Amino acid sequence: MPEAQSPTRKRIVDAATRLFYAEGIGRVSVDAIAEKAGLTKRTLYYHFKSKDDLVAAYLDGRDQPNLTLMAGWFDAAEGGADRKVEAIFTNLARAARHPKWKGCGFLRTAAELASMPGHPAIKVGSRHKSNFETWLAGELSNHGVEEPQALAREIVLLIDGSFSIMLIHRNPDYIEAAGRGAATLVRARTSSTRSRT
Amino acid sequence: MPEAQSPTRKRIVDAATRLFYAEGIGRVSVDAIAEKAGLTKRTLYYHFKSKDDLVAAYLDGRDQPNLTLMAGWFDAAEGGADRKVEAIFTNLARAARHPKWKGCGFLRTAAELASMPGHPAIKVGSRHKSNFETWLAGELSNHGVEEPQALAREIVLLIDGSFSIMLIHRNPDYIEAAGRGAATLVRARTSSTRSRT
DNA sequence: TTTGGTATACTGACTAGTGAATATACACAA
DNA sequence: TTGTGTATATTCACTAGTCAGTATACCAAA
Repeated sequence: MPEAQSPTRKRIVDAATRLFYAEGIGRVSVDAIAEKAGLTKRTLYYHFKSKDDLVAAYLDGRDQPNLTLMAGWFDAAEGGADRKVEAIFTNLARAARHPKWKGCGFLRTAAELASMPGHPAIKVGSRHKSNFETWLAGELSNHGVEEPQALAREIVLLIDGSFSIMLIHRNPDYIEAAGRGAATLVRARTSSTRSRT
Repeated sequence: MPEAQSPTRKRIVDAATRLFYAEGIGRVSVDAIAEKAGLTKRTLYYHFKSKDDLVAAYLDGRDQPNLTLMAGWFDAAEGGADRKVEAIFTNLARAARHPKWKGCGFLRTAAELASMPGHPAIKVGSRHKSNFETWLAGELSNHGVEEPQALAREIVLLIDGSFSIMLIHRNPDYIEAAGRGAATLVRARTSSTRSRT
């Protein structure tokens, strides 16, 4: 029985994260991950019962870092809820200009595994996206926005739309456009007495 | 030199379309496509110079049918631009409830090939998405909406966000939510004298 | 007799996963 | 302190099958 917090296990997940994100699930072999982690395939299979398990572990490891990043962008932005929401998109557009950027690992994995809806990695992705939506709804609620849940969902749809369309057009202008749309939606649900700060 | 309109070629593309959409690019072998088309792999390679070429042909064949479907939904809907836009989402949600539905083939292919940004299939996808955005902007313009291009882009982002998030949550409520968001954005750009029909 | 199209059969590389042996570390008894 | 047992962790070599793409040959029609 391998330990859950083993440093070897961490090394494997780190290697898998880099390769899966860069190339996609199907294009990365277990051999390649083992080599990148500096150990043999047999050792990898001692710590994970299958490649599918490793894919789920990869996404599980991205849950908290991703949420923290987004929350950081939101918190750091000046202005009202509309500005803070738009800041998420501005920062996303900046990140997307980096040559190693390949979209959202959760969405790309779900797209690649679309024919296996019950796959453990997709469940991890679903939980992550729900966590983000819930966090955002809470922040919007704190800012006194009307219908924070419905609004959070619409913003999530614009974010994930940005991720997807970027992989098609490779043009960050789409992310900026999504940010303006999101800000419009926030203002549409902000009491008309204070639409800007 | 194979003919561009050969019936054999069409049979191959039809088989590829079914398999690629159902399983994804990487999970479908050229052998499987040849078998489904009822011919040998050598014949397939007479008509297409590589698997990548066949992937591009698959998406190219989906361009017009997809546009026609969306335009049909838009045209058939009663009411103003907000209602017509929302109808696209309502119909999309209905389609997404079908068990064989697996999202948008263009986006799924782009996600799977994210590490090969110049892939011919991604260029085909980019052209298709641009075609749709341009068509939608034209319709919105015809309906007297302000800033039809910016609005069309925001709606496209909500549509593609719907496609993506559906593959994660498998819950069509998200598509309906996107439709309500899109309608809100249309109304925000409709002269305040007539916000509904 | 040439040309377009099809078939059989093959190549070399790669795939996920496994069998069997071994190294390491620590607990406990003599 | 020394020896022995046991669980954890790791390696090498392998299986059985799949992959995209091709060499060669055939056949029918122009």
